[in-house]
Amino acid sequence: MSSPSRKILITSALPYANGSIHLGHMVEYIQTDIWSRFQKLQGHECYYVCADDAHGTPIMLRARGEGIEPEDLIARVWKEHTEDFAGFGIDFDNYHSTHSDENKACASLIYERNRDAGHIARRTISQAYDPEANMFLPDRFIKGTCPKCGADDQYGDNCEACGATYSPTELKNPVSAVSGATPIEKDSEHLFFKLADFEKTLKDWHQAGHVQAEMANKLDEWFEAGLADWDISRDAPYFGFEIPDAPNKYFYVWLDAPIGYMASFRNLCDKKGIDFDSFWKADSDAELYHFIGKDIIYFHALFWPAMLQGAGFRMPTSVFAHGFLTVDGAKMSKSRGTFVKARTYLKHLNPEYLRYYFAAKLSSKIDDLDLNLDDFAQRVNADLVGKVVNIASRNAGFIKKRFDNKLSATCSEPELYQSFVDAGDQIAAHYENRDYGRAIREIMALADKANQYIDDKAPWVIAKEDGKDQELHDISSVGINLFRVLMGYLKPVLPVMAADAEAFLNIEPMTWNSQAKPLCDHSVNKFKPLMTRVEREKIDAMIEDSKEDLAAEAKVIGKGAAQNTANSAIDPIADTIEFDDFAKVDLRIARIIKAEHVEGADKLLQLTLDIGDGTRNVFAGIKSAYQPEDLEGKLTVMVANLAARKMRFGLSEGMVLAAGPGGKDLFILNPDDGAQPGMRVK
RNA sequence: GGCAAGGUAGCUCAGUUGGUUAGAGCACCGCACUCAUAAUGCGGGGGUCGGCAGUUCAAAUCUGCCCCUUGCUACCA
Repeated sequence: MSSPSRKILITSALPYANGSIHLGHMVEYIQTDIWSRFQKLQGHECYYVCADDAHGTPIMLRARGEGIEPEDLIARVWKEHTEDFAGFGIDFDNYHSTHSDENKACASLIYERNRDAGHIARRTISQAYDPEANMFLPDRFIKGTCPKCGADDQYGDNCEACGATYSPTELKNPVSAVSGATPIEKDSEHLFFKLADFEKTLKDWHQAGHVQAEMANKLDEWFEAGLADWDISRDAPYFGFEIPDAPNKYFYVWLDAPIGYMASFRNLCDKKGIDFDSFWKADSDAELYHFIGKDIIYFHALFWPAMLQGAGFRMPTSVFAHGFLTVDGAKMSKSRGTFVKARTYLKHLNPEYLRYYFAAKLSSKIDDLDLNLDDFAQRVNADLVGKVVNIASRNAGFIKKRFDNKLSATCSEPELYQSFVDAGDQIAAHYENRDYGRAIREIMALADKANQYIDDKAPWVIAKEDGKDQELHDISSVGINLFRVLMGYLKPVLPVMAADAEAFLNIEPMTWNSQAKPLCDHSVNKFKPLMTRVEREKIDAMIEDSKEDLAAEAKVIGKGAAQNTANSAIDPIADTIEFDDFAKVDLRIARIIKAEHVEGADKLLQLTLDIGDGTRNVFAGIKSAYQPEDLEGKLTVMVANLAARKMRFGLSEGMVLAAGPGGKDLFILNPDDGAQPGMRVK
């Protein structure tokens, strides 16, 4: 596909510098990165920039809580974020911070131009104020009793128990989460961005097809409700930029966040000598795309284009929103271990697995995307290892053993090869439209075709026949060449595997069009496995690890927020299950015939359990509450059909049931008199 | 409550403007093959296309009502 070179600037939403990157974030960065890499392979002048979103009250307070300066906090998080992104192969041209000179300059400029054009208003509003901490309080930092249902410990804007919404002033017994003081009402002058000034501009912009259809529906709703002024100032103390003509007032974090796109690009331009204005001036012929999550459409499809227009800059070419990530069909859950941090994933699994899986399921729609862990392993293994890599693997042997790693001098299947090349236009169109799932489906259909071709030719039969060397050579060479075309198509998704394939094929880095002609009379290198299979055990370990993350984190947070945990002693009842679900769990009465300490283990006791048909070895984390000698002879209940788990100290063949928060407060189950080992609990 | 997106084989998903026995991949079963990371090929079983009614010669596809899931939202950006 040859189209004239385009100038393209791409962004992903700026992650907040208050927390770690998790797999939910990665949907967006992987989606954007694939698009960016694809555009670059097409030969376009393309830049992909991003930054940490580093301002706001939560960051100020977190730094204060840790006893460090906010600058130190955001520097630390910046390092962590960039390492995580690099781990997933997210190839930013620049990763900056909103707390930067460039952003301060851009934010001030955009503000001043809008102000001079009459789009900024000032008026005094009344807000909750913490008289001890001497600061105004965002709704989220006020806690109290829900006025509707009486639930304690609810945020200032809505109740998580009954779903009611209200203003912080309605909250009963309101308390500042910062100091614990009772908030008071206090007046202050705020600055507002007059969004309604841009109603026509925005409507025209939306109608010109700059947003997805689903997004347009949502925006119509907002237009109907009317565009309200946007409060863009916050009073000191606040971690952000002071507003040029308003001492002690700061830009609200959401004002300078999208401007961070511009600032990051400015920073890149200064480093690389790119012409900033040609991308941002009002009549720019460059393309500007923002990839975002559906939760921040309001900012990107209303405020941001309006601010740009008001300041005399160009508006975005498109805003692309995607849905949220679910894991095994449910919202990511910290307790279930499905709230997986990027870092945790990288400790256990190859990032290209996830890149591929997301690509296989992404479309241009705003639908949520489900990471089904079983499907994940099966899909990646079947498609990448079983189909694609297999093509190279099953041909490389012949090429090496029989032909000294040299490909045939001519291509014996020019039509087949050409059909693979011709499919590229359609695949490219799918990438361009962000229909990665369709692109992947077409590529895998080609992989099937390649495997069918090889099966049809049965080179392993020909290899045993005399005088058929040329035929064998031709078949294997075609196989390798088809593999090369496929890897070219997969390169935006699998950059590392593509690079390994390039090394094997002994070729220059592929572009989208560089596979137009087959490799003939060309030496390749020794074939090494390009990808190993996803192992379910590693997925399980990652999930386990994520649970541990949470436990460690809870401890840290617990110090500062002890008061908040007091009334959550009773865990909420879990989701309803069917009887069949319960019946899967085979609970048995077990007699503890032996209990002993485990050398080197802090929390474990090793139990030998008699369950009628024999004994089981189980490690139980109850050392803190029981002495081994107190347990021997006791009856208890165990999960008898739990998959055995290999632990550092041996194999654990089930688990015993216990209740309690931990430490000394752990209580194993004890059946009533008469129960015998081996009886099923039902 | 409002809005949006969904509800198609065990799982993940395709199904264009309504049109022959509803498809793919994975999983499962059988066969073949053994070059290949137990990979590959061929064949097979499996679906009242959320439910009910309607329009039509014909509906997964259009209309209405209902049920369920997810997300956003509820004067907040």
